[in-house]
Amino acid sequence: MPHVISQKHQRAWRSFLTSQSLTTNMLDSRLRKAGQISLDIYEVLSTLEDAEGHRLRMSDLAETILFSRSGLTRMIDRLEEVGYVVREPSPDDRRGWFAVVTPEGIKARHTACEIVQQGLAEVWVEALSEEDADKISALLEQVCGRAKNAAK
Amino acid sequence: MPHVISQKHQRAWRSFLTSQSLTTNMLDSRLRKAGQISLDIYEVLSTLEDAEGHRLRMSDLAETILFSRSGLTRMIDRLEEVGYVVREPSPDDRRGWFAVVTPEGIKARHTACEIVQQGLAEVWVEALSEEDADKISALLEQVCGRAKNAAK
DNA sequence: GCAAACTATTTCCAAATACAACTAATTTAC
DNA sequence: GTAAATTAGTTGTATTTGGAAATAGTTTGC
Repeated sequence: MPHVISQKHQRAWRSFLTSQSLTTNMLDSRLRKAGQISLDIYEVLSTLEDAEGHRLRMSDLAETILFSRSGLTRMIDRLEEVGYVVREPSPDDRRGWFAVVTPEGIKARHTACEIVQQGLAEVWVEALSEEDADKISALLEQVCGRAKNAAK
Repeated sequence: MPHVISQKHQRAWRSFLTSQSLTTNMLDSRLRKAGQISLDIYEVLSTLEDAEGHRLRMSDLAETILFSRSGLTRMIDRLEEVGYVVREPSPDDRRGWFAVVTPEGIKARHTACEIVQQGLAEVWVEALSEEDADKISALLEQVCGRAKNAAK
């Protein structure tokens, strides 16, 4: 058995996977119990809300939230049905569409935000100092860069 | 908009989600391209391999890898079909079953291990020193504890 | 010792997923 | 200027999923 990576790195990877699942499951189940949007939808709406003009091209949105394109198509279908998002054609490129958050979408995200932030505060903020958070961000952004390259 | 958690913590959470997805997608797609087991299966087989007697009760396994029970039932069905796992009844409790890795399962995991460790080495080991890894493990294990409690 | 409450696992069902094939528009090359 | 290659997005299909109901076995209370 080749030990390319150290025990310490193995352990870090494991705690990373586990803490991620536990945290997102917790957030998701609280949202569900409160009858609110799922965490996935929360991500979509937040991303759109942060974007210039509250809109993003389908492919850019998919890339940002790391969704498959077909997955995003159908996610946006569902969000359009409930009125949280609308599609608008791109003026530049007639193949392209923007997904745009509506005011209802913003409101729904905003309501859910309380639960999400509360949950993160309990689990994350208590465990990590500001400096820890800062350091981890820097490290993990490195990891992101490497992972993107490694993906070819 | 309530700012329960700081910008730094927000950023840490975001980089955390992103680095996780990018890394697991990378590992999974390399495994797929090499015609090997998926990362999920890798987790199952590793967990069983590490366990006493290469076996674990269905519910314990589900809890360890954070799978739903129905999901695990079907995962083990599939693994049994390809001969990587067998089910054995619990001698103590006639409701209970053990999932047991077979030698073929161990071999398949072992082969995949090269790709997984190689991928992690590129992305993870390069970005994190041993001390970083150590520190992160400690912090994230705290997060795990808190998330378990917070889940109720 | 037996009914009620509980636990382990599976099955049912309705969603959600990913990949590949498809349609339509744009860019490139000559 | 047009055929070939590329890109944006959607649809088709087969697989996977998670929750709730169902099944079978165990423990508790009296």
